[in-house]
Amino acid sequence: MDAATEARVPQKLTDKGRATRARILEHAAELIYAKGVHATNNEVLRRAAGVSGSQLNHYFPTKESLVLAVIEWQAERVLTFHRSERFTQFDSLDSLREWAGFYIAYERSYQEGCTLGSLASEIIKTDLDVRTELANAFEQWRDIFRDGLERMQRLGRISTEADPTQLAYLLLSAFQGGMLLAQVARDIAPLKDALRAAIDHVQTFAMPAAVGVLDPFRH
Amino acid sequence: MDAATEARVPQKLTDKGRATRARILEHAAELIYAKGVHATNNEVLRRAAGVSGSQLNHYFPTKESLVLAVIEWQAERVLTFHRSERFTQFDSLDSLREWAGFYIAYERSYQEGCTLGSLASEIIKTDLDVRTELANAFEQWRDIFRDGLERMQRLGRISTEADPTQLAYLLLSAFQGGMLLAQVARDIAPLKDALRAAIDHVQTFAMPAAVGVLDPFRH
DNA sequence: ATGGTTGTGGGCTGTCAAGCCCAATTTGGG
DNA sequence: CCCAAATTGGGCTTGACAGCCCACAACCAT
Repeated sequence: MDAATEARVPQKLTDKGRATRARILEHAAELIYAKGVHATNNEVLRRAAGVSGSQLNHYFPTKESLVLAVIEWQAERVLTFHRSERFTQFDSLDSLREWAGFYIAYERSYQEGCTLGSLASEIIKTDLDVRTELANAFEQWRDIFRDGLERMQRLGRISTEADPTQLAYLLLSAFQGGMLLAQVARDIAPLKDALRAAIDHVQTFAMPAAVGVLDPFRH
Repeated sequence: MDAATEARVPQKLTDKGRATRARILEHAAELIYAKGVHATNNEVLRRAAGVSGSQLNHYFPTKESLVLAVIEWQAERVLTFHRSERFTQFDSLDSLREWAGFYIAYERSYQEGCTLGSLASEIIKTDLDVRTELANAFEQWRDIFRDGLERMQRLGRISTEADPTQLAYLLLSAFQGGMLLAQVARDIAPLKDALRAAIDHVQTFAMPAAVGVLDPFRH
């Protein structure tokens, strides 16, 4: 898989070629996020990226290779974002609330949904062979939360009785499901409530010492 | 919208016609659930339902009208299922666990996802005008949970401090998100953990009197 | 400078699905 | 029994998109 999409990039392309490929990829990601995979056809992408038809065939021989590259690009983006300093590796309840606050304030949450989840849902039933790549990305995403929760346990911020895997899946599921409901309703409320409740649940495992600090945020 | 899909059914069709239309609809719903909207084309549906091409045009003039009818059909199904005796209007924590148990045991959860959520995700970004119908269905679904939670409050089973709307969105989001993650991973674990944690959160609002009865099920 | 390699441009074709039409058959009321 | 409306069958056309090809231009190493 990587051989068809990644391995070629660093070796055979010059700076200009790589820039062109990156431009196509970014426009493809944006178009797919805004309009969906199906609506992102050859001509639309060509006009958006300012390239000609054969370039798409050159850098992305098939649509499947393009979609796969977009998945990798979006996965890279969302994982990098979650690993950024801003969330301090999710080592506190505050960082979780900061995270939720970002997506609740983000306009496109209830317009286009999750950059990875929407894409996954749209194509998971098609014959495009991208499931493994998506599964990998979601596993890493879960691990970010799980690692954070385990760190909270080691720091004595939440009880060791909490199940980090289970809570990580709750956070990620509430996020994905809330995004879908918000998108369908064109209203951020479902996402806001789901994330709020999910993080409140993590907070029920907060240790007595930490509760004193964090309690003002409860309701 | 109803005028194009529903209003015609009870008036102008005979028994045989209605049976044919129902057969097309059921096969369309099954095919769309299993293979997706895009893969469910004219010919495949014609062969599956054992009807000829012009019948599709007769009962469902456009693909949009077919998809809309399938959405209504699936919404009806899932809402009826949730309103069935089995879950006693979700008036207890046990009924929530019974509900989660059903989908965790259901083979197709991690193969095809949610009958309504998968469909919604697949087509929400296309030009098909089905968003309102979907939003309506999800609102009713949320209301089933919310009404149940409010009933639990009136029965003194959970605290009046709980926010039924928020908890309803948590349950529905955890379900939808968990379904997506399970489908992508081809593993029921994400759904199981997300639902488990979501219901555990509802349980944190259980009233002292009720806790004595329900505590054996905690962990 | 020059030839070969790499990148670029636009046009072309095969495929596939949606929507439509006309002819044949069946049904149901009078 | 007959007529009109409803239902059925299969084929056909149009439109859209993915993948491909050939001619041209730019770059770079020798």
